[in-house]
Amino acid sequence: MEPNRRRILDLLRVRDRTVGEIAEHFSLSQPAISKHLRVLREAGLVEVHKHAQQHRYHLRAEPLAEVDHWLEPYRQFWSEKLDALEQYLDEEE
Amino acid sequence: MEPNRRRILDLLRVRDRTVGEIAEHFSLSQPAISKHLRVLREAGLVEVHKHAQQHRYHLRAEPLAEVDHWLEPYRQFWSEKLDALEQYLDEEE
DNA sequence: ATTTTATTTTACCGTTTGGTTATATAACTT
DNA sequence: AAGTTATATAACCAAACGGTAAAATAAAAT
Repeated sequence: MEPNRRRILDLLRVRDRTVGEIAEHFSLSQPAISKHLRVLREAGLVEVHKHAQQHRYHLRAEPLAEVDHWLEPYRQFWSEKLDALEQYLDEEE
Repeated sequence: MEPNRRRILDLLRVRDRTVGEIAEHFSLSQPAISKHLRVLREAGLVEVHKHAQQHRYHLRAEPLAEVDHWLEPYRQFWSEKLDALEQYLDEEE
């Protein structure tokens, strides 16, 4: 995923935020942030609640579960390496 | 990640494969596969071992651990939902 | 030596991406 | 009503992307 978008999600993980609050954390223009938020919205990763002019964005992490599931069978690959290391260290002593 | 690339990794998870073997599973041209393999190679996700003309590709899943770690703090978001569902179901009986 | 097989690289092309500035929209403030 | 504030959309652009077909490379087979 695009790194700026990942950072936006990281911010929303802490708490809901308005567009302006998000934009403060970047050196991008506000419209650039709005564009990223649109992409995230269309991916179902955030939702908006409008209070007057302020649009407050909220994290909806569920779609990430898909990535998590894809990753699932790969996890053994790096845990195998760790196991091998552990075993090696055990044999060392 | 690009879906074809994800599929290539899925194939390599099962066993090492040559370029031709991989290409069989796609309706893309063989050079297209080579290009994807190059991207994966540069990302450290695969490595090649050359036996004569055959280039055999091998999965190196470690860089995926980075994604896995990024995902880590998000997991609670969907497990929270599951917990809420469980609780609801418990109260039902 | 020539041809065949396996793969990569190059040159090209249309589409998508991530950014910008300028403009539009909408609600609050004065 | 006029101005300000918050956000979104439009128009534009260069770079990256994902594909192709054609050419280059390299080893094996004949």
